[in-house]
Amino acid sequence: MSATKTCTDYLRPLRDAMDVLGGKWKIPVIMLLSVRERRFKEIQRELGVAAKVLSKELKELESHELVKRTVFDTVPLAVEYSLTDYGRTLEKVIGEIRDWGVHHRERILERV
Amino acid sequence: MSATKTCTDYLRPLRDAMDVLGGKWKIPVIMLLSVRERRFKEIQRELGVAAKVLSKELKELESHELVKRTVFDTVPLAVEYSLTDYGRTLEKVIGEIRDWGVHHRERILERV
DNA sequence: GTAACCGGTTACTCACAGGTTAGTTGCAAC
DNA sequence: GTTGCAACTAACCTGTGAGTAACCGGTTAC
Repeated sequence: MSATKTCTDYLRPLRDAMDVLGGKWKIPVIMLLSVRERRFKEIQRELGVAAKVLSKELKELESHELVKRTVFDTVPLAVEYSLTDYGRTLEKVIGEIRDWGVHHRERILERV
Repeated sequence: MSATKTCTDYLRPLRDAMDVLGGKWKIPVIMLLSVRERRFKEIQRELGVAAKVLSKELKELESHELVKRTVFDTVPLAVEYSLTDYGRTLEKVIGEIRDWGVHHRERILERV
């Protein structure tokens, strides 16, 4: 942290990232979609999240161009959510978080 | 994601990590402390966080052994917060988040 | 003697994230 | 003809994370 850069400057990218990833379900959703694309109900069932909340989270992810929403004109209509290429750039970040989580869990369990 | 592992199993480490890092100020605090150790008021001023909230966050970080609280028997007494070695294992994760934030900010600005 | 700094704590307030329940449209199965 | 699913939306409710303000004991500076 140089003298010319304030702490605020330094923390801003962190805030930016947290804004995009904020909310209880965004990271889990991205993780699910990084494995393969999914339909609305599928995500809902897997995560146990309320439809309203999931809908909101998906919209936010879409607005940041991390997730793509595709409507299939089938009967009954299907909607599929998938990660965009830009969304895929988050896989590394989320992978790191998850790796740390694995490490952390091991650490806690071995201290019993 | 194998057939024998449920999605819940897969997401658990992510949840573990998010539990530890949850709260508006934990990541910023760790980031500050990763540069160098700081005193209470110092952190408070730099982040603009309420004393009550900072106090709580620091206690939680301490309980997870990420941060060490050292009291100096000086006059007036000083309290210094620093990252533990375990806390340092988070630097990589937070670095990744920040890098992504930098990248994201650039992406947004170039689209104007 | 009084104002200010450090490292907090306590009490009060409040916005809002997230949850619950019900409803909608459009089709298909029983 | 009504029950059910997909993919939501609308209305309402609630817990709590976080902020504000006041205060504490100890200390030093003015």
